[in-house]
Amino acid sequence: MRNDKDDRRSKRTRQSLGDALIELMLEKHFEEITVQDILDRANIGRSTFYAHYSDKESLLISQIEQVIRDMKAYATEADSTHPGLLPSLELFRHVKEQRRLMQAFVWGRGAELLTNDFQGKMTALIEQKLRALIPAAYEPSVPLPIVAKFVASTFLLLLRWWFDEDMQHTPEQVNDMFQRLVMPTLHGLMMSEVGEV
Amino acid sequence: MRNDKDDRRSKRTRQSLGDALIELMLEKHFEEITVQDILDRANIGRSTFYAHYSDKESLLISQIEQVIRDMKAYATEADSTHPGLLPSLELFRHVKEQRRLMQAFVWGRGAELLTNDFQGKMTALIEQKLRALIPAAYEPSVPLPIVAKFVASTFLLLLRWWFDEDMQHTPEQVNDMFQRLVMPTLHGLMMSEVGEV
DNA sequence: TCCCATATCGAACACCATGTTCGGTTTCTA
DNA sequence: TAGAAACCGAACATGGTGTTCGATATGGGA
Repeated sequence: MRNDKDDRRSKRTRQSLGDALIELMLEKHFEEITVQDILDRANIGRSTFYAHYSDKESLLISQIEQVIRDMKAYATEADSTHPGLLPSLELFRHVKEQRRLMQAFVWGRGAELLTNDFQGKMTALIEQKLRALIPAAYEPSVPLPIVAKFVASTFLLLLRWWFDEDMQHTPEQVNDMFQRLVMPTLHGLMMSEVGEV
Repeated sequence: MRNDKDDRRSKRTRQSLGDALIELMLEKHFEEITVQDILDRANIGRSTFYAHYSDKESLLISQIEQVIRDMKAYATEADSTHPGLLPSLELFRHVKEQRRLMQAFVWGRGAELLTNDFQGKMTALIEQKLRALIPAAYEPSVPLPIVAKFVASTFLLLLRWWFDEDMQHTPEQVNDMFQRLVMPTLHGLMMSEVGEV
């Protein structure tokens, strides 16, 4: 708990634990993963684990935050070359690259805890983008937070389906579906051009 | 486990356990509800619980199935007077009536287990309706199962938000948002009239 | 109404995961 | 190279789980 140091040992430990958790989440549900499982997989001592994280959930959250940080960075980077609501195609590509990781979290036996946490963070990100984009005088026939939830849940829904199908489809195809599902509604709501999402 | 009898005692026991679980789910997360909590609330003996259900999850599932049965019955009944994809307004009204129950499941500390199970059953119901409704020659630019997931997840998203807001809005208002979110996309996909959803 | 099958009770039990403690060992870094 | 800090791992207390079993209560058929 006090190991916030840059000490190589600490970093190595946290890395091992995170990797182990992700491996395990591709094998079984989060709830049925035991701290001991993680320790065995990571070759880390019991007390060391509790020196870094208060429990399983804590470790999971730290991993989610990592993934979100990555996506956010990726999204804002892609943004500069390709402004819009959400550089969705780039995101779908990113997901394909980070397959294992994303799979563990969004799809895997990945815990429903994260369906909330992850989806929540995703929603916040989208709402923020929406706000920056809406016409000054937007008459909210549907409140903005709902629209954000709507977009985020559709995005994640497609992601899960994509994984279900073993990612046989290309990012372009998935992105195309995303656009088809989300754009008519957005156009309808905004009653103005919002460009490509 | 063998008490599938119509014996009054069995029914009373199951009823009590179900009620207790729902009460508790309005107070805390499913994961942190203990079998003992349920027993105390329901005034049922420990061994009796295990005579009916193999575990907490099993009890939860049986309750979900009950709710789904109700919604299905309600939906198909409303259907006869008001055909369409989904008698969504009627459903939102039904939800408002069954407030406590629905709240426990869809919103409550209601467990994420059910976000999967419940949403899955809901999706199946919608997909079935969609199939009966689509034009014979429907060119699926987006596969039907995805469309069903899309509709179901939007429906549940609105339900959760409604509960978050203490149900201050009317079923009509919520239904209006639902229509605004879902209809443009459906029309776009079907490229034909599907009537009111 | 009576009788018996069966449901319920509840205490006791074995089991297992959790999170803590602590003395000893290893590893980093200054 | 020395000392601070991280790691190890065995041992422990705690608390929830699911089972067992003999005793008691209750419902339904005759």
